[in-house]
Amino acid sequence: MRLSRYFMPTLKETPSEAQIVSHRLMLRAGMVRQATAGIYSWLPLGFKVLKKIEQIVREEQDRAGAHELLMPTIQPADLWRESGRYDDYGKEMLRITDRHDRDMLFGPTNEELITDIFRFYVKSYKDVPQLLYHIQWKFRDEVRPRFGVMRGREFLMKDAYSFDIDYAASKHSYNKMFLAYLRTFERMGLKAIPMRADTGPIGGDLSHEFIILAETGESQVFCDKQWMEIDLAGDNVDYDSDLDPRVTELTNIYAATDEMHDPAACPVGEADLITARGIEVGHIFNFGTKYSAAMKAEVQTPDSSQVPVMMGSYGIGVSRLVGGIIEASHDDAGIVWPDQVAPFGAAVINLRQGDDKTDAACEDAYAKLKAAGVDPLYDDRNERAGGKFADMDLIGLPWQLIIGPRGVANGVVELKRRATGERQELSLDAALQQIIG
RNA sequence: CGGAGCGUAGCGCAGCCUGGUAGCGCAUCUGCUUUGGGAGCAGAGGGCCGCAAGUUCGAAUCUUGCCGCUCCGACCA
Repeated sequence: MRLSRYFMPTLKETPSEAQIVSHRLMLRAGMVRQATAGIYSWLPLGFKVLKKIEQIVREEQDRAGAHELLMPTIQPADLWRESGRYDDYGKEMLRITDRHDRDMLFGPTNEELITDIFRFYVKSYKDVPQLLYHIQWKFRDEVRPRFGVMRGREFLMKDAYSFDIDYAASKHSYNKMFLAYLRTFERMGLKAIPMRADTGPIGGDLSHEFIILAETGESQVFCDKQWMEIDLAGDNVDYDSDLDPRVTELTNIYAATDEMHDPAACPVGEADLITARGIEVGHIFNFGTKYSAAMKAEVQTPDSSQVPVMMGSYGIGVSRLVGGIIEASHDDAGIVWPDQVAPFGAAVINLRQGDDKTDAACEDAYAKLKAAGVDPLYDDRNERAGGKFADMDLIGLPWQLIIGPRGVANGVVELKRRATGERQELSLDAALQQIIG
């Protein structure tokens, strides 16, 4: 992409409404624009990151054997009356009336809809397990939306739902999601720690929150310092194998949210206990028959009896992750995107737009990066070097290929790694080699 | 939902106390000079001073109501 033709309205100054660093940087980098409290438009740069995160989530869900579908944002109230949540959900649910005076709502989550889909089609134990997910906008009319996309009212969430014949099978589905989540967050360059969590209004007895540690996190969390050293990268899961040993191994390392942490009963000594702030980026629940019983989602067993299916639900805050990743990865100059979610793979910075030789060298580099599939952003604006450096540091692409007349005369370019600030002067080919890896 | 604060140009702000026809920096546009870490000079455009009512000869400024946004706390992907 040529920056001169792109829509990337960066700001030099921070709008006053933004308090936390991710919100400030997202506004300054021109990633989002607030429409009203807790509701955002995603501008091209932000949208690209959102889509990258979404894609990683999708790939890992698919790998775990979940099937993607898409449910609507607007739902009929009747389904929620069946489950009993129409009244329970309270003011957080945005209620709408259509022209025929029918009660509708903007979905805050999708247990009811998915259960309705499941029960309509699935009647036999032979047709479970099922693991279905979608990535769709949700609306929760938060009392106090804040922190930009970290706590918006409208947000993009991946929510998966499992349907199993008995507890053992549903635990296996739970384990799949547990390990899939670790892989998912690891791929985004995040350390997300699964913590024992309260099941809250969704119900059930087995639940973990996946939390990334950040100073601006909303909740207090506690974990064994082992979590800091543990490497989850190597987890190449065979989802059809028995997952319990690995999950047990991990859940035995202490980690709990504030509500679940009892200092008196904590097995970890004070010296080994990390107390920190955390951001919840995922939450998984095994809640048994709460919805299937209420909504009669039953299957027939081999002995011809009818049993409600055991269910679980599994959420990842996709839009929240955009902010979460920035919270976890930034410096004074701006965002430092992990390679996997960066909106562009590399920047080409032309230090002297209009200088024939420099322009030619930049075009050459740009074409080669494009051909290599790097998806480069070429800063071909007629701006001064300082402004270009500042903007590129702000938007935090992993690599900056800096090309100016001085280097061109010597046959070298400068390659800067955003994360470390390390710079090298080398030939274009050598630089391309490093970027392409 | 309890407590607090703020609405003046795209962004950051001053002016308000003590009423007199709206200002600064950045950004934008034009021209010239510049060009390796947010340039200089000269000129220009851009405002129902959140909305409404009131007080007053006169309201950004005082009063009241409303709306919006933000922050702290209790609750949530």
